[in-house]
Amino acid sequence: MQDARFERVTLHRGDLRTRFPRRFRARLEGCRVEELARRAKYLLAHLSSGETLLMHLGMSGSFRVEYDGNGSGPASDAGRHDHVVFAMSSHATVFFNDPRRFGMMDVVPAGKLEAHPALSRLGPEPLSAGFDGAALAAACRGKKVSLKVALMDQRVVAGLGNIYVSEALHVARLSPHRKAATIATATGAPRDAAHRLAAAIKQVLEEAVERTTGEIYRASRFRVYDREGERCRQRGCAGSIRRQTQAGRSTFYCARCQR
DNA sequence: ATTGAGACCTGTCGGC
DNA sequence: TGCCGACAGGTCTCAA
Repeated sequence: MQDARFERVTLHRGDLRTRFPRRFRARLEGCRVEELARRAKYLLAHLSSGETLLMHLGMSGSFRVEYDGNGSGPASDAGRHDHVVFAMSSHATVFFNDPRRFGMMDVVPAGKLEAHPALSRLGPEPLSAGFDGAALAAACRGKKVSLKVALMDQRVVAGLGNIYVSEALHVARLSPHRKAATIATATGAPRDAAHRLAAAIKQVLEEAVERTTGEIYRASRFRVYDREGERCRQRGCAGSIRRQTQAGRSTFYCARCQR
């Protein structure tokens, strides 16, 4: 998609989680994609017009790219749940498929990106240098919610979802039920737990990126996620993985090694 | 302001 | 096989 132009944009329905912005097609067609980027769970395509195409996959969204050798049309017809089709000047056709329609797309004018409601309140990027135990402790200071719920809050740290919150808490050996505020001291200084947790978040995300970009794809082997009843994999721990609901979402953890 | 509950959608899976 | 409820990796809104 990068460096190619949008030649033809086709919408197969008018809404995902939100409605498409007005003049969606017109604002994309003819524009070149200058750069692809990401912020939290949002994908950004910076356009030659100065606007930015903002996209979110929701829970069930995906892109599929098909190539067409002679440029005479889309590689195939849009299938079920292919809500948006981008025909690119590179002869690639990009299909946005989203059965559940929890995804979203918007086009944001130049200079308005940081102020966009989806982005304006996001916390730090977990893989950035600015995110560390001190930053995490500061964000959790005074929070009465559990650590699990705090890490799901995109204002605390941006881009963690239900799976990697459970994974990170397991690596850090911290209970998901523990109050978020307990990883900071009364003065706000980080405790050891805050450093461990920040490092664990970076570790599980880096591993996840490696798994998905690398050639070696093993059937998803999470430490705790979706492993209810199975053995804990922490070295020397004889516990088994439990599942509990927190704020309406499943949390997986080992009650033995996570405190 | 913070927090928990419910809503938004459709698909899949396990149990009967 | 068919039906039904539970559940799914996210975010928003609303009420307490």
